Amino acid sequence: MTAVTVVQCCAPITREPLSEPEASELATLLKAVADPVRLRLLSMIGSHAGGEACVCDLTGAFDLTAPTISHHLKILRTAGLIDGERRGTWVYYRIIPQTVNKLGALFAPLGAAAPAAGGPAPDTSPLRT
Amino acid sequence: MTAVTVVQCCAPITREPLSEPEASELATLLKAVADPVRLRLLSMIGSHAGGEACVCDLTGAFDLTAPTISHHLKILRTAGLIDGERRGTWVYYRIIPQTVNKLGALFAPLGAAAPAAGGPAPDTSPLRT
DNA sequence: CTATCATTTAGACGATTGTCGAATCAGGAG
DNA sequence: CTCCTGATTCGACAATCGTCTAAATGATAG
Repeated sequence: MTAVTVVQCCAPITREPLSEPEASELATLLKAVADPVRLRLLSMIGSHAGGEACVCDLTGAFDLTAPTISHHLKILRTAGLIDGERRGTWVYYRIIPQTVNKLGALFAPLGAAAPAAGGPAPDTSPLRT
Repeated sequence: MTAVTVVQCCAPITREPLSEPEASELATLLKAVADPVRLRLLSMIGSHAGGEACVCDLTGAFDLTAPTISHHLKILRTAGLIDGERRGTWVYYRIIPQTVNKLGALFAPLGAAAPAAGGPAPDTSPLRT
């Protein structure tokens, strides 16, 4: 699972018209992040110390039941935005930056140097602890 | 003179946890683009010669009725992603780059310095159809 | 006035979504 | 082994969404 296909999928959206398949694929990815809970989950995981967060830390921040949180995490996982790993009793999630960068490239201004996705990337993980 | 004030709404999503209001506002914006039709509309408008596209050009690219296209355009307009202007018989839409840049900044890699919104754009479009 | 382009409104329909409760799975602790 | 806790899966529910048809409205050209 979590097939990280680093495709050159996304020129900026203002560069050329998207084909139907491209648009459908990107819409699926965007639907995954177009939710307040999932957006917060993503940012909580991505900004957590060590680059990963335990589910037990996430659930407390919401007024939602555990199954609901699991549901949102699964959607993020299926979209290829996060990846989970079980260590002992707890499950830890971490961001898959390639997928997030796809979105960044899609909405990047035309003049941007697009530092990610197959280009002459100067640095992929600026913060690694 | 492109004296543009950069809308500094969003630190990258991996920088710090989003607050609930921030997440809700961004989710609303993301929902507007999380649809294949609207994604294609946005890219068709943004990549069209002159920076704007007539509705009459857009409708032909879809197997949808005119009210449905109008509906999607309205959602994009309400989200602040596009702006429409009537000239004679036809209505022309153009992208509002500040809003698109918000999304670009949200998913930008941490090391990337967001370039000025619409800054290096030399266009001042020659208004062609 | 008539014709055309685009939007709006209203209602309707199936599909998708977000949430919950209950059941289930996966590992420690005793 | 049996319990307990963390996390997921399953089944159901109301709410929202995308699309259509049909009709009405506004704006403009001829």
